[in-house]
Amino acid sequence: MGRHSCCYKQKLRKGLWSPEEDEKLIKHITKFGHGCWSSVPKLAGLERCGKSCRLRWINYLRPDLKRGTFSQQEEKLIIELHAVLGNKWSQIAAQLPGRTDNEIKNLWNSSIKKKLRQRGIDPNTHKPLSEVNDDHKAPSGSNEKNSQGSYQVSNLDEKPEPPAASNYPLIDNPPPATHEFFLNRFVTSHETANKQPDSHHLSAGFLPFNYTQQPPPDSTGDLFFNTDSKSSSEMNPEYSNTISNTLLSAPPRSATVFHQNNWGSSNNGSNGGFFQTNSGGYPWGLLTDCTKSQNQINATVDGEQDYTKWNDQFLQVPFLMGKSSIEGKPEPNFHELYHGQQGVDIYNKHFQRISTSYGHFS
DNA sequence: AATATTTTCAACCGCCAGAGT
DNA sequence: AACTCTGGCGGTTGAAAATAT
Repeated sequence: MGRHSCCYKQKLRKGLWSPEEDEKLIKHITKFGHGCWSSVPKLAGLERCGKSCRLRWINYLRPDLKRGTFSQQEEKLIIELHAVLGNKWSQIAAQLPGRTDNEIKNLWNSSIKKKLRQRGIDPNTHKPLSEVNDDHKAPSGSNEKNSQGSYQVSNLDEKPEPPAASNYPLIDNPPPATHEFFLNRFVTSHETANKQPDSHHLSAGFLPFNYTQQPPPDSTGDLFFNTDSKSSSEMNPEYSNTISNTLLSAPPRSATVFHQNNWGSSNNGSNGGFFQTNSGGYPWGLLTDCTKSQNQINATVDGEQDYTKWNDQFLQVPFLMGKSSIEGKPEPNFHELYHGQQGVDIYNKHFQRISTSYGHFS
C-alpha cells in the first residue's frame, strides 16, 4: 500500500547523513542544480532516494538558511501566523526568511506549545484554556482575551506574573484573524520595500519587491509579474506559467559561487530585471526537468542550459498572502488580491508555490 | 561520576495533488 | 479513465544531546 516508490529500492541508505554525503550533494547541486530530484542521487553518486536528497538540501544544506536559535520576534511571528494559518508550516515558514517548515514545526512542538500552555493558552485554538476546557482555570496573566475576542501574549520567556510584564503584545490591536490582518501588518512593517523608485505596486495590497518590467522577448524562464493592474486574462500566460518553475531554487550566497552582479538585470540589458537567463553565470536550482533526456541533461552540465537566478532583493523581502474571503481558516487567495477576480486557480497555485519557495530559499 | 529522564531536531512516513502517459 | 511518477506537505519517530537525579 502506497509507499513511495523510492522506498522500495534496495541498498538505499537511510538515517543521518554523513559529511561525505553532504559534500557530494552540495557539490552536485552547486554545480548542476537539483533539477529532477529523483535523478540527483544517481548523478551525485549517492545511495539515497531523491526525496531524501531534497529534504536534506532544503532543511539543512542550502546556504541561505539562517540556523541558530529563533529570536523572540520570530517566535512571536510564528504564534501570530499559527493563529491564522494553523499547522500550515510551509506557509508560516514562507514568512520567516531562512527558516524551514520543519524547523518551525519542531520549535512549535517542542517549545512554543509548552510555553503557551504555561501561560494558559491553548496552542491549538489560541484561546484561553479556561474556554477550551472548563477544568482548566486560566492564570490571571497577560493572556486574557480582550474585548474583541482575541488575546495578547507577553514574552513567552518571561514568567506569567504579573500581567504588567507583557512587553510584547502578540498583536497590538488584534483584528479578526483574516488575511486582511497580514495585509495591514506587512504593508506597514515592510513599507520600505515599497519605496523603491522603480517599483510598481498593487493597489489592493502589495508584493513588496520590484517586479520585472517586461519579459525580454527571448527569455523562456524569467519570472514575470505584470503590475500594471491588468486582469489575469491580460497577463501573458506564457510567462505566468513559468513562475512556479523559476522559483524552486536559489543561488548560493557563498561568495565563491555567487555574484550579485549577474543577477541585477534582464538579459536584454533593460533595468529592473529580476531574473536573468541565457547569459551564463551560475547554475542553481531547476536547470533540468524530468522530461529531458540524459543528453539534454549533459548539455546542461556543459553550460548550455538556461539558468534562473534570484535577485537578492527578492530574497530579502517577505512575500505576502492575499486577502481571502473564505470564512474560518482562510487560504491564501492570490489571484483575488492580485487580479481582483476569482476563478484563476493557476495563479493561486503559483502564488503558494512562490510563497513556499521563497520561504525555503530566503 | 553514573544513570535516568527529558528535550531537541533531523529524518522518515504516508498521503495528496498535479502532470504525464 | 486509470495508472505511474514526482514533489510537497504535515505528522511522527527515535537517536543524540542536554538536563536532572
